[in-house]
Amino acid sequence: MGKPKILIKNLYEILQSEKFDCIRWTDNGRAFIIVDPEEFQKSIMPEYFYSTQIKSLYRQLNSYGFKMRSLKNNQKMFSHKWFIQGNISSLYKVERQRTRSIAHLDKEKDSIVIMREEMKQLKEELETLQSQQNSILKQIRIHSIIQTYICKNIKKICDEQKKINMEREQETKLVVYFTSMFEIFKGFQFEIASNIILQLKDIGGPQTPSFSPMIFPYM
Amino acid sequence: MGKPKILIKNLYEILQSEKFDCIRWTDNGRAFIIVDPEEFQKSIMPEYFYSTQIKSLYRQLNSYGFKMRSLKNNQKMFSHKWFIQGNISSLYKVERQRTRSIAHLDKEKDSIVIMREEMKQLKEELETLQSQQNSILKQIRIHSIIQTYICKNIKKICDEQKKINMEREQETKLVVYFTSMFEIFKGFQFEIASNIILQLKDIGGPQTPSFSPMIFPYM
DNA sequence: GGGAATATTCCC
DNA sequence: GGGAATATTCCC
Repeated sequence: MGKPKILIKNLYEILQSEKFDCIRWTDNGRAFIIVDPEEFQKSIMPEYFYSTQIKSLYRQLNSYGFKMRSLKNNQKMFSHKWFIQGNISSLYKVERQRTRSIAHLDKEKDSIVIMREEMKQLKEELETLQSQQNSILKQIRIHSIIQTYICKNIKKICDEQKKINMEREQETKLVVYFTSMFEIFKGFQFEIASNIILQLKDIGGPQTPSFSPMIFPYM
Repeated sequence: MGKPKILIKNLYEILQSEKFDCIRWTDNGRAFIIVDPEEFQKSIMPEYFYSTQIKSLYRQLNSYGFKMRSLKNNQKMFSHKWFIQGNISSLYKVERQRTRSIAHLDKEKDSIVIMREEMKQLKEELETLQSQQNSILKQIRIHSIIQTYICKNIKKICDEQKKINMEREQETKLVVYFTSMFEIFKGFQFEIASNIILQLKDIGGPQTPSFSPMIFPYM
C-alpha cells in the first residue's frame, strides 16, 4: 500500500526508540502521552519537526485526525485508530483529513455534477416541447385546411339553396295555378278526366301567331 | 493602510541594516541582490526565516510576485514594483499572489453562480412554455370538437338537400305532366282557356266517395 | 479544535 | 517558475 507520512513515521520512531522520557506509549499501546511538553519541545521538536512550537505539533496531529485528551500537568494524550504500537502496516492509513472548506469545495463539485444532470434533463424536456410544438403546428395546419374545406362547402350549399329558393318560388306559383285546376277535376275518375283532356286537345283553337304561345303567368 | 507582511518587513530591515555583505540593494534601490547565497543561507535564514533552505526564500519571493534574475556566481537579483529602497509606505502592497489554480477556482465558483442563475431562468421559461403548450393543446381540442360539430351539421344540411332534390325530382314529373296539358291549351287565349276550365268546374262529376279524391301520380 | 493565511518542501 | 502537498502560525 502507501507509505506512512514522514510526520507519522517520525512520531512512531520516537516512541519506539524509547530514547525520550518526555513521550511514551500508553500501556495498551493504543495511544501515546506527551508526559513533559516543555522537554519535548526543547529536545525533540528541533530535531524531528520543522517547528519549534509544540502547539504546531498538536495542530498537525489534529489535522491527521488524532484525538487529544488533556491530562494533569499539561500532559496530552493522543490516539488514532491506525496509530497503534506494533502495527506498522497500518501507519500509512493515518492521513491528513480534508478540512471542511475543502470538503465544501467537493460539495460544490458535486453540485456541478447535479447541475449537469439537471441541465441534461432540461435539454430533453426542451426537445420534447419542441417536437410537441411541431406536431401542434401540423395539427393546426390540418385544422386550417379542414376549415377552408368546410367554408367552401358551406358556400356551395348556400349557393345551391339560393338557386333552389328561386326555382321553388317559381314552382310555387305553378303549383298554386295547377292546384286550382286539380280542384276542377276532383271527383272525376282518372279515365274520365283523361278523356276530357284528350277531347280538349283534339278541339284545337284559333291560331293567332302574333299572340301565341299563350302566356302563362309562370313563364 | 495595511501592514507589510513579516517576510517583506524582515527582508527590508536586513537590507537597510547593511549588517550583511551577502545581500544588498542595487545602486538605484529598485532591486536587491543576494551576493552570496551560501553565506545568506548560513547566517541570515535561521535568524529571520522559518526555513533553512534558501530555495524556500526564492519560492516565497516568487509567490509574492518578485521578479528573479540569475546573475554570475549563482547570484540572484530580485525586484518588485512596491519593494523599493526608502519607500516604506508601499511595502504593504507587496502581497502574496493568488496562484492560478486558486484564481481558477474563483472563476469556477463565479461560473457556478451564473450557471445556477441561468438554470433557474431556463426552468422558469420551460415551465411557462409547458403551461402555454397545455393551453394550446386544450384550444386545439376545443377547435377539433367544434369542427366535428360543424361537419355533422353540414352532413345534416347535405342530407336535407338530398331529400329536397329527391322531392324536386317528383315535382319534375308533375311539371312534365302538366306541361303536356299546357300543350292542349296552347293556342287558346287566356280568357278562353280559363272559361273552358270554369265550365268544366261547373259540370261536376259522379261523386264516388270510395274512390275520391282522384289520385294523381304525384300524390 | 479547527479555519484560514502563510511558509516550506517536493516535484514537474 | 510555479502547482500542489504538507507544515506552521495565527486567530477565533
